[in-house]
Amino acid sequence: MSSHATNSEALAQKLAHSGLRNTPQREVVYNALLTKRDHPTADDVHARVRTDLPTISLATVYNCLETLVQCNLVRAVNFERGPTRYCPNLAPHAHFHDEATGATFDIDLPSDLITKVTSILPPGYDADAVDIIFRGKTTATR
Amino acid sequence: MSSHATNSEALAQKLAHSGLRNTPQREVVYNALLTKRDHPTADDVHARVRTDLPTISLATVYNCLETLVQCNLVRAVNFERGPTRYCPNLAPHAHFHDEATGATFDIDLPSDLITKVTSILPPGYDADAVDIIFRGKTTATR
DNA sequence: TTAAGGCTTAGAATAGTTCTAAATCCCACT
DNA sequence: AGTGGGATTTAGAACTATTCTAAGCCTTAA
Repeated sequence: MSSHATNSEALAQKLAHSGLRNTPQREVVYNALLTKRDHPTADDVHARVRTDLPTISLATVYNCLETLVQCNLVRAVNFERGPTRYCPNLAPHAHFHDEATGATFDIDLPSDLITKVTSILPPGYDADAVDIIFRGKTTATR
Repeated sequence: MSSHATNSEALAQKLAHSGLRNTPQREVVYNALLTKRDHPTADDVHARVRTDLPTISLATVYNCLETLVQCNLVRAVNFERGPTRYCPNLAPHAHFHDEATGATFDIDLPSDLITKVTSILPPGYDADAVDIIFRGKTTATR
């Protein structure tokens, strides 16, 4: 069994759980994210999936991405102005945004750090999620 | 000496430092942010400054906000999709975004927490800035 | 096998932001 | 005081990202 198949299963299952159907469009969009984990925009994804499914429309790509976000299979991320980017990494992680190249890297977040960060919230503030975004440069040694 | 005057001074000084001129437009835009510290969009700011300067254009508001960001007098913040918001709070702080109301609150960040968060970066990652955004609900007791 | 509803599609519409070109302002130098 | 030049502002056009609309298609369940 390839990991491709496994991913399809996971997708089908999560979709079913929300009462949604699995479709070829949703599959290729999800696979496009898993295959190249570089935080693409909806437009990037559209360009990539066209080779598999030449007639897929940009609106459908937006719909599929939104669906995947709703099913918690994908995270939407917004760095500064500009298009929303999508990330299939479900592990808790921060993002590092290289200002020179525009590249984005995932940085694993230890769970105790998340706890510590969340603990600064005064009473009455109840956070569902925390996004941490670093901006800066990466040096050659990375 | 009013705090208004003090702010103008600070503005004039920072602008001069970057070789830029102080203008009525830049002053009213900056004051609009200081007066009501609620993370307005460019459009919000435009609406507010029109009472002081009825002929100011939206393009100028965008220009002024960008200038203020360049001079480090204001921070630009992006929550999810949607317009950029502006924040005159220069102290290190996180943002809490109330998903029910859309309201945004500043949360002070102790400097040791910033250190701790930044320390998770692997070697080769050099961060200039960290943005921390909480999403969730605020309860009545706040 | 058919009806109902979910999904996809192309294209129009909208929202936010940036661009362009012309007008205006302000400072430095005469 | 007068002038040239660069910085700034302006209105509107242009552009980009996203959502909406309406039509058709596909699938599932009766």
